[in-house]
Amino acid sequence: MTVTNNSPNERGPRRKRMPRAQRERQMLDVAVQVFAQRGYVATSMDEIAERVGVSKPMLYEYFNSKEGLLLAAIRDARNELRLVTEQATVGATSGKEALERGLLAFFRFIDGRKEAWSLLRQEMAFIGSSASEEVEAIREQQTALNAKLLQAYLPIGAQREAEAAAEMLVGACERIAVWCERHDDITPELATQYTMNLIWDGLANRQAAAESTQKLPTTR
Amino acid sequence: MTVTNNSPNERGPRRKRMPRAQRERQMLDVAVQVFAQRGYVATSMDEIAERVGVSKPMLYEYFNSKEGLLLAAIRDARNELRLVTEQATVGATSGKEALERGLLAFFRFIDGRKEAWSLLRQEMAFIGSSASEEVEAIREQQTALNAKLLQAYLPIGAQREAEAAAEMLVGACERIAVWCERHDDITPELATQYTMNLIWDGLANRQAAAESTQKLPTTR
DNA sequence: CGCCTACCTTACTATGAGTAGGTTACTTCC
DNA sequence: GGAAGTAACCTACTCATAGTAAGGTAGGCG
Repeated sequence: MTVTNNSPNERGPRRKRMPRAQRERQMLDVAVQVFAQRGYVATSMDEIAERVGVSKPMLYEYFNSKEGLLLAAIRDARNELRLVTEQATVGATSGKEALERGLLAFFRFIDGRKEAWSLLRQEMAFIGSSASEEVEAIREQQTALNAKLLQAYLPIGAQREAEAAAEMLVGACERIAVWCERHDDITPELATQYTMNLIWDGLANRQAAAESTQKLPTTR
Repeated sequence: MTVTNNSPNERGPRRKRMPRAQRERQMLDVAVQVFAQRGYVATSMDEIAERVGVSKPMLYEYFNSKEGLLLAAIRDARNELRLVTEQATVGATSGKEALERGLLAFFRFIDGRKEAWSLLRQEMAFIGSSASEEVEAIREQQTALNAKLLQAYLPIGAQREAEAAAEMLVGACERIAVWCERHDDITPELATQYTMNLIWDGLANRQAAAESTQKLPTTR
């Protein structure tokens, strides 16, 4: 199936050599696929090596361990996600709009890049390992961004609370994203709306505002 | 250290036999400890067996697989958590109070039963496995409960949104709980307050409540 | 050309999940 | 008491896979 990279049907094990960076990219791409599909535990390094068209020690040469490979893949995917959401917020004319756009970008990413998302969910595999701090550090880039945005809406000096709110926001999004997978009638737009309803308006005000609001169904 | 269960210092490998239910309990207790401490991946069935004071095939006899054991342990811990939070809400005189009490109970659980909490976080180990649906089913018991509570605060017939809100609530709590671990100055009470501030009041109103410094109010 | 370096391999070890098949203690019923 | 049955338990394996040691090969550069 996967025509790795060799001279296609020619006999002989004539692997093409390639520069480190390129190989690394290749390995990461395959790793994302396999980890996402099978899950961390059920994934074998042998399989990844084979699909890349290279031998196992190469993987270890480049990533040190199975965890290292997963970590690199996660870092990669998270960077991409962060970039996408960050980009989405530029040009917003209000904090609310920035939040809304960020959320929409997030849910669209989830919806469109199922593979990357599935990979990101595997970060819990690191619990109890030395790399778990590293994972949290990667996450923090995202939450720090959000905290800055949210800070404007909290009492001055409520640094801590802004951080907490950012964490909650991220947690809420991740959880609802999982939930969306089981309800395919929920579009990114709808997910965004639900999230805004809760996070922005708050439960106390939802009931009051209940009668009048009913916007953007935007089905596909 | 762990004086497993045998005749304490007596010589000989004279293991005491015990009824299935009792052994099972024992195994689960040890499993919780070890999984929580080492993480799923780094935990070996051999170690658990040894700490229980029993041979490996017994574990498989009772739980079928490593995943099965983790699943049973998680189910156990989640039941306990659900019980605790559920109990906390009885006697509340308003939905708001119920929510508040539930949150506090949750954060106290997290704070007091670190082991169980660490275990619960491992559920992502199931991604890509056949048991992942089972895990979601267990979670659903919790969210269904919350959805019912939240429904009162949403437009009539907004079933879906109530579910979504419940998921978000749970996600937010779980994430902030992780965050709390890295900030030990955050008490359960404070965590509860932060959560209520965001979920109940909503960002829009937090801003109003605090003399905002930043730009545009964006109200309707 | 011949050597050097970076890419790559074959062929191992070690560990840990899961199992086959037998053994021992406790209960039951005569 | 003792035979018979059963539930708890064990030893001793197989097999997959994470990780490693030690060496081979392409291609650039003096």
